[in-house]
Amino acid sequence: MIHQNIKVAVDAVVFGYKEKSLHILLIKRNVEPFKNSWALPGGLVLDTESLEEAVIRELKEETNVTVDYLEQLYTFGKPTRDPRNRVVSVTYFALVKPEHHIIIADTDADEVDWFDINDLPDLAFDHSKILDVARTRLRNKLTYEPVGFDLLADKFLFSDLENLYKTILEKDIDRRNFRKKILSFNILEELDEKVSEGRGRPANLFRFNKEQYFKHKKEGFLFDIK
Amino acid sequence: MIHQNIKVAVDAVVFGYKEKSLHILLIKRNVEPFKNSWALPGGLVLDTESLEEAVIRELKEETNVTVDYLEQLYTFGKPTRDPRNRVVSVTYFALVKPEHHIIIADTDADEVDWFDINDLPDLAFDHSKILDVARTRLRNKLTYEPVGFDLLADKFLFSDLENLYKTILEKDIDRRNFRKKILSFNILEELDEKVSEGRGRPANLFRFNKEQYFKHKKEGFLFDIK
DNA sequence: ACAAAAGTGTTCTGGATACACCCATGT
DNA sequence: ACATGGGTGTATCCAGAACACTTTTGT
Repeated sequence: MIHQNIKVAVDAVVFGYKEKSLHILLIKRNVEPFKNSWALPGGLVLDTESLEEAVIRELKEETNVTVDYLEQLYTFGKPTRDPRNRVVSVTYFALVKPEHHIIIADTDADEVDWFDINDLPDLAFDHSKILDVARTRLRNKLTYEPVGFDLLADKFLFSDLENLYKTILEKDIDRRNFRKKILSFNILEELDEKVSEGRGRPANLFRFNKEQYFKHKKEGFLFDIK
Repeated sequence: MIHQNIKVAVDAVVFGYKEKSLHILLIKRNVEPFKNSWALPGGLVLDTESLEEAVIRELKEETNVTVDYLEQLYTFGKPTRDPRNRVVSVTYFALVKPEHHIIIADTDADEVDWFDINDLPDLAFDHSKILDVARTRLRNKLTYEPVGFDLLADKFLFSDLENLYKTILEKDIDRRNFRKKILSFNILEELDEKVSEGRGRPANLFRFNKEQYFKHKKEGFLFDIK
C-alpha cells in the first residue's frame, strides 16, 4: 500500500438560540498555529473511534457540551488548509439548547463562548468557510424539518420561533400566516402557562411534541415552511 | 502531535442514463480484499492533490470516464469498514452522459461496466450503503435542480426525460402536466429534428439550454418538480 | 391613557391535479 | 386497418399571500 501522510480531524459548528438571537459555539486556541484565535471546536480522530464519536468526545472535552442534534456537514480537504501538515477535516453540524448546558473550557485553559452569529471574530484556518456551509445547511433544513425546536428551550414563545425563522431565513414573516401554518401541523402543544416579558400582553408557552411529529411523518406528512 | 493511523480514500458513485434506464459505473476488483467483487471506482488520496482531484484522477485511471457533474456526497469513517487498515472514505456523487465516454478498464486488467440500477451485483466493502445515500441524493436533487440533463444525451426525447423522472422518483407522472411544467421553465429548446424509434409517431428532440437556466436562476427562478 | 407585544379571519390568486382524445408513423 | 407511442387543453381545487384590528398587560 502506498505511503500517505494525511491526518483526519473533525470540527463542529454548534448552533444555539439564546438572548433572542442565533449563536455559535467557539473556543479560543492556546497553541500555534492561530494561537489566541477563535476556532470551531474539534480535533484529530483517534484510531479506534468513529467520526461521530470523535466529534462528541471533542465537544465534551473542549466545551462540556453534549449535542441534541448532530449530522455530518462536509469534508474539507484542500492540501494547504492547515499550515503544518495536511489535515482532512470532516465537519459536523450541531444544534443545542444553550440553557441546557454549562459551557466549560478545556483544562488547557482555552476559553469557550457563545457568539452572536452577526457579531463574530475572525476564525482560524478555513473555519469561516466551514461556517458559511453550515449556515446554508441550517437555512435549508429549517424549511423542511422542524429543527428549530432543537434550538429553542423546551417551553418557548411563538414569537421566539418566529424570530428564529426570521433571523435564519433573513426575511420578514407574516405573523398570522406563520402561526396558522405551524399550528396546522399539529406538532405543538399550547401550554396553560403565560410569560410576561415586562411590557405588552403576556404570551403563551408552547412545547414541541416530537412523538406527534414522528407519527405524522410516518403517515406521509411533510414539514415545509417557505 | 499524536500519532494517527488512518488512510484517506475517495470513492465515486457515477450515474448515467442509457438504454432507457438508470445505470451506475462499477469496476471489478483484482486484488484482495473483495477480489473479483464489483466495487465503486476510487482509491487513496495522494499527499499533494485535493479530494476532488483525487476522484477525477481515479475515475480517469480506473474507467477512462471524465465526469460532467461532481459533488461531494458523504464521508464514511466506521473504524471497521475496511478489513485491512482503517480507511476513511470521502465519497462523491457524479453524473455523466454514457454515450460521451468509452469506458476502459485499468491496465491491471480490472473490468469496468455500466450496471442497471435495478439489477446490481453484490458490492465490496460498505459500497452498497454508499450507493443508497447516493440514490437518495439523486432523488432529492432531481426535484430542485435540472440534473436530469447531465444524465441524458445532448439531444433527447421528452419521453426519456419523463422516464428518467419516473424511474428515479419511483412514481407515476402525468405526461401532460409534466411537459407543461418543464416547458414553462423555458430552459429547453425544441429542435427541428424528429426521431422514429420503429413504431409510433416520431418524437421531437429537445436540447437543454444551460445559459437560459443560469440566467433565470440568477433572476430568482426556482426549478422545482414534485 | 398610552405604549407594547400577543392574538386572530377573510379574501384573492396562482399553481397543482385530474382527466381523454387526436396525430403521425410502421407493419 | 390497427398498433404504438407522441402531442395537446380545460376545469377544479387548495394552499399561499396579502392584509388590520382587538386584547392584555405594565407604566
